[in-house]
Amino acid sequence: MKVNLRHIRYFLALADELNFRRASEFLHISQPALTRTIQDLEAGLAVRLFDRAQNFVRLTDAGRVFREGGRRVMNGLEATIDLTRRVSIGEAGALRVGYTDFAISGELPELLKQFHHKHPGITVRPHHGVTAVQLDELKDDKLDIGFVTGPVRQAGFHSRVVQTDRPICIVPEGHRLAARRSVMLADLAEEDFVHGPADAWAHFYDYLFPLCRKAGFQPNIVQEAFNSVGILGLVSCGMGITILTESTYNFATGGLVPLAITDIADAMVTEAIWASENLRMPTRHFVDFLDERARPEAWNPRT
Amino acid sequence: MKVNLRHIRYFLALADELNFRRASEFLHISQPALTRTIQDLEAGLAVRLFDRAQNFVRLTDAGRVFREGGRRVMNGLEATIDLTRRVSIGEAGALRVGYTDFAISGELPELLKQFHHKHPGITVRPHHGVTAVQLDELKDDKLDIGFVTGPVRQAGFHSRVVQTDRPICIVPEGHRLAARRSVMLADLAEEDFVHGPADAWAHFYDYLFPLCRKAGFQPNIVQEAFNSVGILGLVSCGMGITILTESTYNFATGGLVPLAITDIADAMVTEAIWASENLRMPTRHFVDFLDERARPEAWNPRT
DNA sequence: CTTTCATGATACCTATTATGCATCAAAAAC
DNA sequence: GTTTTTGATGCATAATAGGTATCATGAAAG
Repeated sequence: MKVNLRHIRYFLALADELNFRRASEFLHISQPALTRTIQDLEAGLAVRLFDRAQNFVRLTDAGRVFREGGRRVMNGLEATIDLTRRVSIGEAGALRVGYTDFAISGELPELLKQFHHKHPGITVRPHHGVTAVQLDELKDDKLDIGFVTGPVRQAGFHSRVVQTDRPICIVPEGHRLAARRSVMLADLAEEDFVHGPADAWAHFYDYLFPLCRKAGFQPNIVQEAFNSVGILGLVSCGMGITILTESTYNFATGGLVPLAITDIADAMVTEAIWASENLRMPTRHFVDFLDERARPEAWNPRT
Repeated sequence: MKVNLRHIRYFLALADELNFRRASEFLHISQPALTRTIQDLEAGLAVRLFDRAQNFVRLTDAGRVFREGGRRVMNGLEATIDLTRRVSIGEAGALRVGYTDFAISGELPELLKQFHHKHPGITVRPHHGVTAVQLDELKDDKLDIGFVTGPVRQAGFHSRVVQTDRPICIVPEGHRLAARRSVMLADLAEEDFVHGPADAWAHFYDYLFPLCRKAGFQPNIVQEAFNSVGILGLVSCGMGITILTESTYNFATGGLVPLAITDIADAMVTEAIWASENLRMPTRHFVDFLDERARPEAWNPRT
């Protein structure tokens, strides 16, 4: 005879009550059914679990050990079922997120923070990788969501733009260009520039500096600040001008004037991308999260 | 529908094989039975555990979680059943052993060491206590075996003598008394004594010193050694004589002469004692162990 | 392109197992 | 003594698990 969860459930009830009738009522079965189940269990284990008489029922030493173990088994199973259910509806699980340098220095940290707040049961596992590598990993189901520099127009992927980084020029109020709405790159050739942190912003400057060279100049860096807020601060007190991205300008306070740069056509786009088929639940939740997040705030329209 | 160990067993087999027919063969059931059991399980959990097609079967994310949990449950149950069985036959468990100061400074440590060697699964839990307290604890089933100073002649207890401590006088070879077989206490009134460690041997000296007083003297302590071997060493190099117990004399090397003391009638007896009814398995094993130990070595006859 | 083979699912019947009811024997309560 | 309460047992029934035959589908072989 094989031991069953039924045996354990009944045993635990009896071990708590130490009375067949009361335990059987608790279990909503008849007393004889309980008696025989306990007999079956004891026979199956070849172990006497209860000392019983008409007068009293009490656990043997072995019974006490089995009670502890039985409780652990039942609790473990309950926890397992619960976790399994949560994973199946995507309330728990892991989301493997790839990111480029550019993504991680942009919106991604905040995005992941918000996602974690909405789905605290989902563990985000970040993996660094350049765009091409991430696409391969997505195809091989080694990654759920990639944050890559786009736009990617490749079959088998869906994506949402999460960050469009159009460069703008920022000058202090009172600057000679401050009255204009827009400039061309060549207009900035003689200006002093405030520079962002070279390492974290490498992607941006790799993109920007060739454009400047094409416009015929090399930016004259006079100050370097630790982050975008620092850059904007230096600009606002007249140390120079800067070229940053739209999204970075969101952090700006007063005293600054943004100018479009008319001869830079392409924005730098960072998009969340995923393989179209067999979406895992955490991935679905992430996509839904992105869409919900986009809608009310008019953040970025869908691709 | 309720989840059963059967469901888990079948699930784990299928999770290993990822093929219904092979898994069903492994389980010695038909393939349709397995199919339906998995369906029942998935319905019971309201969770899809396998992605399946005619072509392949593979675990879902939730299935992977359930596999881990299911394995834990099965292993836990197996371990529990095993431990329960071992406890029921007394191969595992705990033995609550009481001891007096006198017992612990005598044979008890060696005895427990040998018992542990014979029954490594039984954990010995030592509790210090004087004889009267131990007897109460035995009655209240707070203790399995007591090591008490006997003889106890009380209904409801069984016992075995494990240690008879008859005091003997030990003198160095060449001493004025060395030619004799026995002495009386009064013969030792003028001797220099080597003394044992006062704390550990308190029981012994509480017993001996009144006898000396009755014989008309107070022993003249000239040296104190750390343990019995030390005492015997000091005696053998002529520092004095000593009164020890027979069992302690077993440690003696050469150069020493033991003398019976004719006017001390009562030996100090230490006995293992237990309540006669409802012996727990570890207690039985300990009693058997004592009896086996007594027989071949003619150590101490039964009470 | 058709045939064959292997897969998992379904229908239907049987064997096994669990349960309830009625009842028993023993001890405690009255 | 009688009644009540305890756990155990016998027997019939209901629920569950299992087996056989068969289907539908897709892949491989011809």
